[in-house]
Amino acid sequence: MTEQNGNVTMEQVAKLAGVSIGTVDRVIHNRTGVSEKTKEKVYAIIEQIGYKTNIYASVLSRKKSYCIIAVIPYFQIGSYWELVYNGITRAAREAREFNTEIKIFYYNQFDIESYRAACKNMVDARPDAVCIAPIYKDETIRFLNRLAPLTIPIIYIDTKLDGTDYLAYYGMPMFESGYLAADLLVGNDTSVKKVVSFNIDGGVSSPNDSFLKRHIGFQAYISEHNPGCEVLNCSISPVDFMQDIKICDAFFEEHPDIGHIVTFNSRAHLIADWIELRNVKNKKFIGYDMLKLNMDALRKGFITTLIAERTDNEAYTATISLLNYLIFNEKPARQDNFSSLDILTRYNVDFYVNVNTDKNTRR
Amino acid sequence: MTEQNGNVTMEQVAKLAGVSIGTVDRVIHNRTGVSEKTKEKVYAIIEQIGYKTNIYASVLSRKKSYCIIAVIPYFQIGSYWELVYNGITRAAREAREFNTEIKIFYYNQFDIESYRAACKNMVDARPDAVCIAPIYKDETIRFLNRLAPLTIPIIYIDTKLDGTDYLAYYGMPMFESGYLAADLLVGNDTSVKKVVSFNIDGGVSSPNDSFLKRHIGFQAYISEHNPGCEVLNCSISPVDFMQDIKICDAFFEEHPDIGHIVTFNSRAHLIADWIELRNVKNKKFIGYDMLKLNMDALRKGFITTLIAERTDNEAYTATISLLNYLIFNEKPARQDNFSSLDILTRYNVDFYVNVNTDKNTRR
DNA sequence: CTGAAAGCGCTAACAT
DNA sequence: ATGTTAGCGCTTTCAG
Repeated sequence: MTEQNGNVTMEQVAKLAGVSIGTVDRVIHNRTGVSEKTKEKVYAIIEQIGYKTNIYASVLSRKKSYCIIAVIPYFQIGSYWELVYNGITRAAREAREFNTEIKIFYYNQFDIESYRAACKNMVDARPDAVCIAPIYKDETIRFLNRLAPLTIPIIYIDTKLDGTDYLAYYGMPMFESGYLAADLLVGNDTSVKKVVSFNIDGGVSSPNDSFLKRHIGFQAYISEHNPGCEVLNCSISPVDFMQDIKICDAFFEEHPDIGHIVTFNSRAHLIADWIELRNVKNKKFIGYDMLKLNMDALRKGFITTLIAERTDNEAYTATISLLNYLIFNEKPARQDNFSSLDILTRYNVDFYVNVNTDKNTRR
Repeated sequence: MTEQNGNVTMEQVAKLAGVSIGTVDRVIHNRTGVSEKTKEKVYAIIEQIGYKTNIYASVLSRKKSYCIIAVIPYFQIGSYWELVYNGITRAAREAREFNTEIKIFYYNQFDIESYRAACKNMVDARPDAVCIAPIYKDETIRFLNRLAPLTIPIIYIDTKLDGTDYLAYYGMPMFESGYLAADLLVGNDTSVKKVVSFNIDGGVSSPNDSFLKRHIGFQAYISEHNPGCEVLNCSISPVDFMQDIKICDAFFEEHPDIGHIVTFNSRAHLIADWIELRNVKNKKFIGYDMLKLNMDALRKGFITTLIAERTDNEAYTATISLLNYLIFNEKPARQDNFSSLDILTRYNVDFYVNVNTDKNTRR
């Protein structure tokens, strides 16, 4: 334990530049009311002696506070969007000590009007930064244009809108996640002639083409490696359990030979329920996302493999990167941040349970 | 942007507890010279109003500095221990702004004398905390006993020593990583009659039983699921490339029927080199760890699957948790922290390249 | 346009 | 055993 040595401070900069620390502060933060001449002089000194602002002093003395708004679908407990919610909430707790509040505005992902309302509320609330799951593309662009003149940083999660101006994107590589699923499910086993994909039918067609991209990735692999294999589709309901059982019964009565199942959405556990109920054996079944119900089904062997990002953490990181931008003026290392594609089986699933909540941060 | 509201401060705690802030500071930091009675009172108030120390004020005013020593094997570029080194170094950079220095002491993992020397130097340097890869069990216990009276926090990485006193352990679940490998490599395919495991022979038998645990896990799976399958062993050198080629040639000349390979150490790429050189097809090959050479071999198809932890990040987290303990008196959430067992194939490997270096932290 | 000064909440040395 | 106080380096208000 030795004594601290002196870092370069604003005071030293001020002294060398022959101005007060108030002026140094003004030039550092691009505030108005400094002559070009002194501005240049101060910059020169800063460069010369390598001054870096001390974030601890900065945060401590800062009075300004920020408001970040997240716009996401509302969700049922145990669903994919709850994981996103958890991540944002975790970030919100940390943001508080930076005097920044994170508000979440929810919408119904199957109702464009609801999305519009959430966006309108968001714009009206005059946020300093926005984190949004932009499921409706055109609507999003319209609202973000209203924000554009304010140069507010935008982060996309889950889905990204190419061609728009955004600070960063965090999400899973959907095409590749489908491609990977095909490799794990059928590979180049040409004895597999048919595969079934169970899709959620929300009553209306989902505005989100994420699952479609996954489907396309899956099909791409099949076409390249196993062109003799056919991918059938079957729709189930996210809410009507009894109905789903009947649908599965009917489907497999008609196709008793199909031994390979995939779900491109996060509700693999719905099919797992049928597998458990009917005591079905010898079907290979791959699904997505670390929902608790999915992980349970994986442990019990009703799901063979899960492909998953660390959703909670992705949402957390996305939100925190907004905070870093506001407070430290620091941009994410990359604009597009693709999650890893973790492969979970019954033999490694237990080592993923804390993966999201464990902090990997100072403090 | 609204005005800041009041967080709970030490001053409020002091007022409510009827003491001065100096006393509150004393109890928070377990300093001497506070009566049990006031200590309890202060704790009660802290609990009640939910006081959390403001790290910015804390860091800003702190004058003390710390020294953390890490003791690890030295390494060749591109090897497993380089990943560990990277993680520690990354933590060291962050530690600097907390006035704590992280020194790394190296040893030759195949030379117990070298380990002794590193440990002696470590003890002599009087560190405030230690992060160690305790490859030699008895030696480690001897040295740590010398440290014990000082109640210095110890963190184990890679290997842990049960029955000793340690703040935390970070590492891969070795048995399970072997068990998983067996499932991925042979599963219950009873047509697989033989598997070969290539082991590194360092000239002396490794003091480290990590790989042995992996081997045992692998064998356990085979015994349970595929008892007709035999696991052969073959030794290669970590340094003599030409020799390794000959060994592989000879082995597969003798066992042309073996189509399943595993390496329990991190040098899968050595065998991958042979596979590439001899243009070998149709062998399933599983290895460990995200070494660049392994990932390259995976991309090219010479390795089928890699099982890996995020080594860099594990080392980083281990070191940072020591920092958190010293600076914030905060213990890790769990004592034993097992890494996830990430399964990498050529189809998801690209989404793991930034997994280690990406920061998931504020700032 | 620029300077002076009062904090931000905590630490640590110095008093009592 | 406890209280008091001078900073830590920066932000922000208030004066010029």
